[in-house]
Amino acid sequence: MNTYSAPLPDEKVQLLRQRYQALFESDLLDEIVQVGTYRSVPKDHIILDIGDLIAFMPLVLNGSIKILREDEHNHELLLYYLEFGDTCAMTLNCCMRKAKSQIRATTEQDTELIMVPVEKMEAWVVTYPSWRTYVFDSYNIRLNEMLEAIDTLAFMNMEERLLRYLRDKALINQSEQLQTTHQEIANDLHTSRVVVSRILKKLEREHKIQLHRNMISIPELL
Amino acid sequence: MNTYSAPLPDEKVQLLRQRYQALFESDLLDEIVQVGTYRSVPKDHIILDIGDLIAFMPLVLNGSIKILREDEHNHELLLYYLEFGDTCAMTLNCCMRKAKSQIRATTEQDTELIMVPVEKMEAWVVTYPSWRTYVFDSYNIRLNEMLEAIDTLAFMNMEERLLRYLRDKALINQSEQLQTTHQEIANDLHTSRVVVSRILKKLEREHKIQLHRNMISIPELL
DNA sequence: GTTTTCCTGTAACAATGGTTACATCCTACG
DNA sequence: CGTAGGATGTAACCATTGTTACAGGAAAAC
Repeated sequence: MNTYSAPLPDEKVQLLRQRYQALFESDLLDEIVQVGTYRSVPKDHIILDIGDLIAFMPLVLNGSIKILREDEHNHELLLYYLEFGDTCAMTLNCCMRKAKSQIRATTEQDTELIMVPVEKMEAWVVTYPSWRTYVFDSYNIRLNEMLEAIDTLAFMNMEERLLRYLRDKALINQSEQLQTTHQEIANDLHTSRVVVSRILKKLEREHKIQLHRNMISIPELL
Repeated sequence: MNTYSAPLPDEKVQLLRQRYQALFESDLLDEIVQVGTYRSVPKDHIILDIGDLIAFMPLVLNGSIKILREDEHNHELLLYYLEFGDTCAMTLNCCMRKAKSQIRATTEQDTELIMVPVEKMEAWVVTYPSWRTYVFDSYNIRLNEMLEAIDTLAFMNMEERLLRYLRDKALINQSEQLQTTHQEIANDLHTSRVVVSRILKKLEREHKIQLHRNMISIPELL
């Protein structure tokens, strides 16, 4: 699977209609089909990087996306995930004011997107009540997720943050077997590999998780 | 000065028009005058608490407001300030879905507000382009401020956080003499008084600030 | 004026998390 | 099979932040 972008092929139109008919009125779906393009991105690729100008807002069809923040020394921090039904409020952000992206978006899994040109966004807010609701809901959900990220950083210690991370990752990947390394976890949590290994080992001794090479199993946590 | 709420008195209509005529078209200002109520809140009062249901969104005329998050053990964390021209995106949040407030809002200074019933918000987004711009800009500014709060927590140490806090507080109060105690600072930064005193003393030894009882002077920082 | 309360300074110590260093082990690839 | 590179385990140590305790001083209350 390679990164791929094109006008909407018929089978993806079907997929869009099927997944979004509950959210959007059919006139709006028709418009999205008219102006949207299809994009397919394999796991672990960057969709949007810090500093990029944004011309499209994404609607997620399949897969999931990690939204990351980065400091001046290229250390990352996971903010939240996007999945089916979500769009990126930070994208909304940039669209409206032609600003640059403040965040990085990478694929957590193979992911299919519909890209909508940003000019449509504001127009549709006036025209389509369902789009208005969707945009406002997206902002609200994202604000709440940012609040959760802040709670996590301000009020929780590393063990609690790690447990929450494992749970979230299991939910987004719909599996209690997490394919990842200690180093990747350390990057997402903005800490060091040694710290992650130390805490993971403690959790294993407490029978909360099982550790394997490139995989962590968390049956007890869900 | 006591907390006070009433239909818009004439002189406050003048104030509203003067302060917001650059942002809103005059038809919209007329509507705000029709449906808005005036509220005056003295320094250090709670305007909105966690769990409150929200019926109004505030437009700030004068003064400034602190937005705080709280953990399960009543420890606070300052998220950002609101001042003239701002409204509360977390309020927008709650309005739209009749949810409860996730944050606490307290006055940093004596503050005057116009309260707009939340039902108007969505209607005006369709009717008034200037309101639409204002609402989206508010969301975007708030999202960026949440991002900054996250950066601060994830990437900065306590000394840097404290310096930034002092600067922000001086700017919002338009004074390099900050009327506050070490304990209040500790509450806003979610740390302990001893830690704040220790770092403040260090900054004073480095001639970056001067310490007094109930007051900190920061001429060098602005 | 005296008492009480609040604010600040500081020492000593604990706890958490970050760093360095190194050993071991697994797997991919010649 | 043998080696190289990546992943993990662990010890020892350091730095930062949080906690407890207490003393002295200023302001407010009486």
